Amino acid sequence: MTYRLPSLNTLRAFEAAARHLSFSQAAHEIGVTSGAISQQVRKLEHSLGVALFQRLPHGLLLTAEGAAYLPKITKIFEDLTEATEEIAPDMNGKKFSVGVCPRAALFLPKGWPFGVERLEPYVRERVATSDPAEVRRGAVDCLVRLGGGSFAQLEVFKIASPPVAHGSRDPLHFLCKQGLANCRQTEELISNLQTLGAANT
Amino acid sequence: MTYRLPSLNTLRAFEAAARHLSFSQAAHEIGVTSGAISQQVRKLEHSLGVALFQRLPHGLLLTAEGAAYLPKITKIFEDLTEATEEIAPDMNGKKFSVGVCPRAALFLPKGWPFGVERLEPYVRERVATSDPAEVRRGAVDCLVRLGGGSFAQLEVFKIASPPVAHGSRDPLHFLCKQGLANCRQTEELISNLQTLGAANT
DNA sequence: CCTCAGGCTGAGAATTTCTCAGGCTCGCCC
DNA sequence: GGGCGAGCCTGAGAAATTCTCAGCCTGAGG
Repeated sequence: MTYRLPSLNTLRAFEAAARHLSFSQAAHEIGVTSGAISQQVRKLEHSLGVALFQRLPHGLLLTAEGAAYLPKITKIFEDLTEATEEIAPDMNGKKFSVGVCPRAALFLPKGWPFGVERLEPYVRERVATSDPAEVRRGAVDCLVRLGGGSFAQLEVFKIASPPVAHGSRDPLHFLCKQGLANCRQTEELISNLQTLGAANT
Repeated sequence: MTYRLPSLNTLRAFEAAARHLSFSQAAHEIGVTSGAISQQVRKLEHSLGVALFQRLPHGLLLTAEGAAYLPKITKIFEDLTEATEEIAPDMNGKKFSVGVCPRAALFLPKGWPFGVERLEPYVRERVATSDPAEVRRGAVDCLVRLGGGSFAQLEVFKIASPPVAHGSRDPLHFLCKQGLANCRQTEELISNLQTLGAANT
């Protein structure tokens, strides 16, 4: 049972690119540059020995092989998502619902995380709340609030260089369920918060 | 359609480990060390927020989640293999059929590639042939022969430091279909040949 | 009590992947 | 026809991930 598979990460690049028929949109969805997508797709094509896209000066076309491959790969990702959700409910959903405590909102750009281009692909909605229980219940995937501490079942990240200037006593914190701590989504949100914090000093 | 998936490569480690109920056997199948498998599985478990294995001092047990996950992941890999084979016939099969030209065999360990532990997981059979057309036809996946050159549709690797001592005029070469050039199987075979060549001088 | 199998870990090496900057082509618009 | 802009490409170097290696720990079996 030794599988001979293409590199799995290249498939993700292919799937997104084929769905959008655009490397740059795929890059936006996945959160990398279009150069990265370009390289991944090229690598996949080379390892399969088959061209998947026809490159036009202004966009892409799927080749016959690419068109045949896409729905199957999409299906596989859906199956995988489903199988994963069954055993790891913390991984549910595809975009985050982000809770923002109103007091914390004062220190964030208006509407955050909406309006931050890099974050948009990961965000479904923004909810006003400061209650960690909402995260536990799954009402939101993560939460930005003033003040940290330790919460059962939750992962807590303190935001470095928080905006303490405006008279707030507690630094910004980011909470999420443990299973979400390693997602790209989480990482993007946290790193954006760090950046904002640093810029705010 | 932003999927939230576990890192795909960690799934491969999990799938093999769960099938064998052993990190070291999984490592052998995939061609890495058991430490690598251990790290990958740990990473997967952490990102899912769920334990997949129960570590016993002398082996592994699947947890309920792991047991539920395994057949689905296995199925996904099978689907992927199948989908890939349809559009990229060069990727067919799971183990290689290796052609060895009898003259080249003189410079290789008896029975090669059998007997070389690192290669075994990748090899289905060994066939005596020196005809590149056999590779094109798919009768064998790759071919070791004396003498290189350029062959349509085939990728040719010259083996460095070939054993020229024994009165042969042509250095060893390794041929395979283009789609196979990047597989781990191919790379293992080539790198082993290189090693042999180097040792032989 | 000794040895062996098998999993674990941390450090550092090796490899892969990503970003960045600059290039090219084509379609569009004035 | 000249100037833009969108979109893909590439190479070099940076960043991140993954792998190996060496040594540890535990429990089974002789």
